[in-house]
Amino acid sequence: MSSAANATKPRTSALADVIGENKNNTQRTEQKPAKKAGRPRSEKSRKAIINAVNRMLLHRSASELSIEAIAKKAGVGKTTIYRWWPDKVSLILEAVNANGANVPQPTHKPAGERLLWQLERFLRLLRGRNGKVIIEMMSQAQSNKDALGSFYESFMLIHEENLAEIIEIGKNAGAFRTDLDTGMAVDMIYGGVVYHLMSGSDELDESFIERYPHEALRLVR
Amino acid sequence: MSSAANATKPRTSALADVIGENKNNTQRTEQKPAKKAGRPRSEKSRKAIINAVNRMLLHRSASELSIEAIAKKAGVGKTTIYRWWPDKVSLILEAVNANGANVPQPTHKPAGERLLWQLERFLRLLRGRNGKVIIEMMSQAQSNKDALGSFYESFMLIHEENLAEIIEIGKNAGAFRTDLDTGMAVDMIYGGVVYHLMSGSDELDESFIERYPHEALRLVR
Amino acid sequence: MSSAANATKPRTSALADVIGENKNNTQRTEQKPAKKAGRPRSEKSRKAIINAVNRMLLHRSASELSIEAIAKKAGVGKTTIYRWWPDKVSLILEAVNANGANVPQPTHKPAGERLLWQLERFLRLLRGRNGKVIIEMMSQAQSNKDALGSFYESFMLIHEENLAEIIEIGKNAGAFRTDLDTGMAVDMIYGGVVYHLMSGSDELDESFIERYPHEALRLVR
Amino acid sequence: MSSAANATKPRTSALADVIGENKNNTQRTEQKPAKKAGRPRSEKSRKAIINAVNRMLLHRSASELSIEAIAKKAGVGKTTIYRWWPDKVSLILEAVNANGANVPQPTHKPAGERLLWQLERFLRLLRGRNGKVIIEMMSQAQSNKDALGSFYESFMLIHEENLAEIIEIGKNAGAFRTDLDTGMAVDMIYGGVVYHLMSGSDELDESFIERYPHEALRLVR
DNA sequence: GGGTAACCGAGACGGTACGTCTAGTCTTTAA
DNA sequence: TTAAAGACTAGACGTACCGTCTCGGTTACCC
Repeated sequence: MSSAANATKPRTSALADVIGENKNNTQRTEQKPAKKAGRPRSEKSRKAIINAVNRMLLHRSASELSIEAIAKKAGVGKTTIYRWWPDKVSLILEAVNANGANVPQPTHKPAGERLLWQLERFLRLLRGRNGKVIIEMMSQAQSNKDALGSFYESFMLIHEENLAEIIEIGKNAGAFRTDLDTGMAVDMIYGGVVYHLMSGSDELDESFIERYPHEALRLVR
Repeated sequence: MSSAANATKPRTSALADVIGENKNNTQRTEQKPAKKAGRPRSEKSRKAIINAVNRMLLHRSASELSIEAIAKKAGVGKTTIYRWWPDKVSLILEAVNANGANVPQPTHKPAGERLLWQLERFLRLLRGRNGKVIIEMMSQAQSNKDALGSFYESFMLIHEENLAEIIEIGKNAGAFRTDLDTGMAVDMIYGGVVYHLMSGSDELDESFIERYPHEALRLVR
Repeated sequence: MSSAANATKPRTSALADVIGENKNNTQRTEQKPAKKAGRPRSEKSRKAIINAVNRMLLHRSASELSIEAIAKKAGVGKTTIYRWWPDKVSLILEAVNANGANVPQPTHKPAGERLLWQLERFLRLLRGRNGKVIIEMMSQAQSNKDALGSFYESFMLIHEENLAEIIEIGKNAGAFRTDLDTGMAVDMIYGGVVYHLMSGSDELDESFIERYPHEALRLVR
Repeated sequence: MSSAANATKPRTSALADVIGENKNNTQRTEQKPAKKAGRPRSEKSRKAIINAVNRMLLHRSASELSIEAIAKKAGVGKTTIYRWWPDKVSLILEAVNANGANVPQPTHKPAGERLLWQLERFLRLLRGRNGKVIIEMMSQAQSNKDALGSFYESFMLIHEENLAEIIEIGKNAGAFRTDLDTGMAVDMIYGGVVYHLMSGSDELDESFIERYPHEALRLVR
């Protein structure tokens, strides 16, 4: 699925549809096939690359992976990687989120509960090694405008939008403080997690994951 | 002052005393001189290096600086840099903070005001190009345990300690919520700023700087 | 002895009197003391340096020794070495020959026997690890006019002179071929040994040492 | 020709076929092409490197060339040099011998004449700047087992074999002394030239070149 | 079913920067 | 003074990757 999508628009963000929140990715299959001439993208290579990245991440940190080493490990030419991913950040994010499922939001619940649910989902994404890997990706992206945009759009944007929407609803419903600056609240809530991971802890510990959403909820009330 | 301190203890964190919050650095002058044998550290070279970094940061981002280029620009051997700074992070942090003044805290004020004061000071540090530079340093440090520790100790630690102390005082005085988790509050407050800078904005805009402290204050009340 | 001589004329070839053929080095002790002002040369350091070189030569080849490493091993400043030896070649030659004795020539014997005696002495000097070390010195000296001169004068010159004299005597006495080119003969005879050592063998084997002088003798007859 | 050979067997002694005595290099063209995968070696780069070395040798001595400088002069990446030559010795030898022609031996002549011819050819190789350059290569190779082997095999071996063969033939034919030790004779004859060059003279002078072969011939008779 | 277009692997290419090493000089204090 | 210590400029070393390129070959479509 992801591969077909990529094949039709190579070199653009291949991540949006991987993260899972992309709501309209079903439309794509309805599009005119527009089968391009030439040899189609090798699904085998794609999997080999993703697998290589995931296997390598077990032993080394994300910043220690080199495109060269990934290519060798995957038994693949470097060009094949460069053809399909614009940078290491995109590749690793796709690998890490390869099996991230898309869970629909409980839109019918009150804002408070939705906020808790949203944060729990976010924290679950950053559980275990994933947290450090994604923080490293966000960090690496800091020195590269393109990569930063690609990281933000494919990973953070949807979370930010969801959270902002929930906060607005809460404010309108009188459940949250009305003098709250939504943007700053989003920064603080996600920033708290990001900063915690950047400050040295290799993983989010369970007590943090459990208590953080409630602490965030108190912030907005 | 900073140079003298460095000369007596090379290769240890040369940054702690640069940031300015180091309260006991006056003791050092009372220590026995203990002039070491051999040629003393060249103050001229040290300044040339710091200046070169600062001049170069005007044109390129921190991650685009190479030790090699700094050495050439400063007219200095690479070894001289490696002798005194363990990594690029430490060097650039020292350069960026070279003229950071040490301002004593207003310990007599109520907790709320102190929190505002503390955050304003923090935000002032991250004003202009400094913000992006320091975020880049924090990011680069993510892929290097040593650099991360060095960054944290020399830059964030003192801020975290100060803020935590203020929050505790506020909680004890009944000015802040007593059910507040101090650690998480610190993460959120500083994390909000860090995340804001990492999300794309090249600089902190004035309205953010002005409003953020009050938003943070509301978080703890 | 060598140290006293060196102290009076630092930076000149400190080797001539070490090799042993220097016949008039006894006169030096009769010279007026002429105590120079300032701190006298440290005999302790000199010995430490020589010992360090000899100890290090047991583990690594001559070309792997660096002035820096020698200074560190000897617990001595680099300048102390540079002050007393013009280059690594001189230093190592002195270390290797530190206990080389000066044996008087048997001037009364016929030319053939003197030639054998002279060559046996030369080969004995190059026995064991010494051979490779001296060849390495000769090799290193190739890329440095000064070092080459210093090596030649302190090591080869006296051997060449002795051999040339013997050949001339032999020619005059009718014992050797009169159409022999003395210079070329010297080149061939010493060159044969040098080339043999340069061609790969780590040491001169005993059979070579035993047979070479006779082979050389046949060359000149 | 040399380049084609190199392309099919990279990283092995690239010198053997350059010196010119390699008798069976014609077979290579009969081999199945067996085109290797990947981008083929750039003949342009190879030539640029060889030319750069030769141009630089006009101004400085072989030991003053650095791989770095050669790469820069040739407009080539350092890795390209390291990819094809194991060390500086091999590279410079190939450069120096790049236009060394392969002259067939006059096998039908008597041993004495063949010895003269062989030596004249050898001396002609060492004429002019080549002599010093090759001596420097031989010297540099002394501190490196690999380089020594590579130098010996690519440069000296064939000469030694030819000379030894000639001497054996001469001994069997009764033209040379039968009590002659062939190995030692070879050492002396080539060693005489090598030692002469190592003893200081920058070039072989014409009179040496003219007279040396006859002197060597007398040695074996 | 023959073109042809896009893919694939392999691997060489010009580069940049790394962190280490050594050379030889310079600048201190101690003896 | 000189010794000893050790910082200094300078620059080569060999390695690792970068992102690009150039091969010979492989699919699948489309005509």
